[in-house]
Amino acid sequence: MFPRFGVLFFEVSVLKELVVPIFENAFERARAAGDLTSEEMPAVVIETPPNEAFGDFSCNIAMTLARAERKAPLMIAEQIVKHFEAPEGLVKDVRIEKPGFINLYLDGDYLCAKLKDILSAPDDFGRNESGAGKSVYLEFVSANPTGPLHIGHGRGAALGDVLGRVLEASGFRVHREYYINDAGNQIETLAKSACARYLQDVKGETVSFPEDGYQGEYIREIVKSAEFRECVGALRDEEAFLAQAGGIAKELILEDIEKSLIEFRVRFDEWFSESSLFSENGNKVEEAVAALEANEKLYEKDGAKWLASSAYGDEKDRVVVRDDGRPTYLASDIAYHNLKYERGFDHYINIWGADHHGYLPRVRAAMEMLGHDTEKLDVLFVQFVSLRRGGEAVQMSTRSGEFEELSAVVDEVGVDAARFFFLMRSADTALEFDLDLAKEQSSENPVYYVQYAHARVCSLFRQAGEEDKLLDGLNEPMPGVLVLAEEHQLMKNLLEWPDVVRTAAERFEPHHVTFGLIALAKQFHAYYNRNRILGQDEKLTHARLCLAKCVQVVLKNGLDLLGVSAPEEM
RNA sequence: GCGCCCGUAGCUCAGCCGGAUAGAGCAACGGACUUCUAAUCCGUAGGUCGCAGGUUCGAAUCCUGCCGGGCGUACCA
Repeated sequence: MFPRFGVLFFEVSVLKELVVPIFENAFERARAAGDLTSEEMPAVVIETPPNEAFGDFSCNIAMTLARAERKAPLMIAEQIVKHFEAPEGLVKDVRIEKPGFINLYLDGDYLCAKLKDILSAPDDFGRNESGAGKSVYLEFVSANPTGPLHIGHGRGAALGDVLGRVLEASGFRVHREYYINDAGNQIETLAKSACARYLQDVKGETVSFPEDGYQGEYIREIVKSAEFRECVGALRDEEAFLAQAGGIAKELILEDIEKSLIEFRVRFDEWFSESSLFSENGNKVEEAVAALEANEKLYEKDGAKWLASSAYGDEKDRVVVRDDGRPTYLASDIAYHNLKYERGFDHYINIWGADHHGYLPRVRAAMEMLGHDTEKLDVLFVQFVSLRRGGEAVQMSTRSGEFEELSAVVDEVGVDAARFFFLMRSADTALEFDLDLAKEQSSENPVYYVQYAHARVCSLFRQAGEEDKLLDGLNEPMPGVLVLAEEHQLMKNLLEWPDVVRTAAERFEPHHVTFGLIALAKQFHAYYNRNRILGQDEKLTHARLCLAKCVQVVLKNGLDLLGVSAPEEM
């Protein structure tokens, strides 16, 4: 039906990308033939129709052209379709539908042959080149080293970690970093808190606890630890004591944080210390302040140095150096981001809790003042997490909340469920984390649902392996056998997997991977229940095993991206 | 007051860089295991997409204004 097309079609990993040039070329030809008069071609948008009856892909180009062409969309559609040429064997049918959609029906045998993309290099399937050659500096978690990670940090950790994996799968080079706020007030507060607990619990003295101190139980444990007592024991001088106590408490807490993260399968390339900004290779904070001063972006008022950020989109100006000469946290952050920019990455992504959103404009303002491209700086704000148990909200108090600790939740529901649940919502939505559901080993639990689909395929192959020849040549799907509508959909969705990964990377939205996996698992479970794979005639069983293999590959790769295990039996 | 996020089925949420009849899971109800794992599947029911305007051939999606919820609004981080 369609003659071989003259222009080379490259092997593209993303199915949709095969389709775009068909429309682009048809548009050009229609224009060359005088059927269309528009100067500029609108961006070709390919979507998946809401209904199978409308085909595999649809394009709205005829409707977007209607105004410029001053013609009815249906007529434009016809003129485009008239000049349609597609790669050999790809398209089975083209139909024009009501308002002006052009719908493509792909050839099942083409899809079947394309499964080779999956089978020939299974580990790489899903990878795409949308970020090839670009680099991302990804900073996440960065919880203050003043206490253990809580569940909100866990969400940020999962989000950042999976975003990193998704970006890497899309060709980006990713640098993962944890910024340690180990300078400033909070360490002093930590020191005072530890000091008070030490005197209370270890020395048995009656002292008052600092008003804004960290009340958590973990401080008591730190203070009792051998490391702490060794480090601090002999000191009499209060100042020296506080300095030592703060330092060792921070170290112990950081060790705990790192341990929790490793247990949670999250790793960093670099742990960047805020205090190193002041001491390594000169004082970077002073340098950044000086640079801003040189640009005349600072002024003095009430003895403090203020950043004139209100002229750069911030609500008001901000203090950078206090009246007593100590820099604020913002000063550190300016220096820190300035250093990031000096490393020359293409994108800088920070993941912050939603409660920090008001902080972004001032950082952005400072970067602009220093001449950096603020377009390259993206901050993802992750909304809060609340816990639910027995159908009721778990009350979380910062004072004595044991439940909200990440490690406690991970211990209770497991790493797989915790990670999966954190990624079942878009970052913008407050997450209600149902502990009972996460623990449940049933179909109601989406983690098990997806993992079970994988285990099912594995079981199928164990069964098939008992017959010698059955597993031979599974990298060569046979055409002409996978003719069911559900097989067509399954093949198409499998082949679209790289597009899911790409979307997640482009939008910085890892949850698309989670939803994609659930959808695929659902599709496979339904297919499996309706159709037998083993024991059919030789060709059919072979083809269906190929298909099952592809399902296995995509589920495995997707779960890998989420950092969730893909069990072979359950 | 101002700023950011959210408001979609009873509940939890997708869809939101405009498209076709608004989806899924759970809960409710009814079915499917001598057959590749029933941790599964099939079916039924369930909706003024917070409200009101505007832009458009076309709006859950974009704009404006309201209402409701969360968060923020430090010389804390």
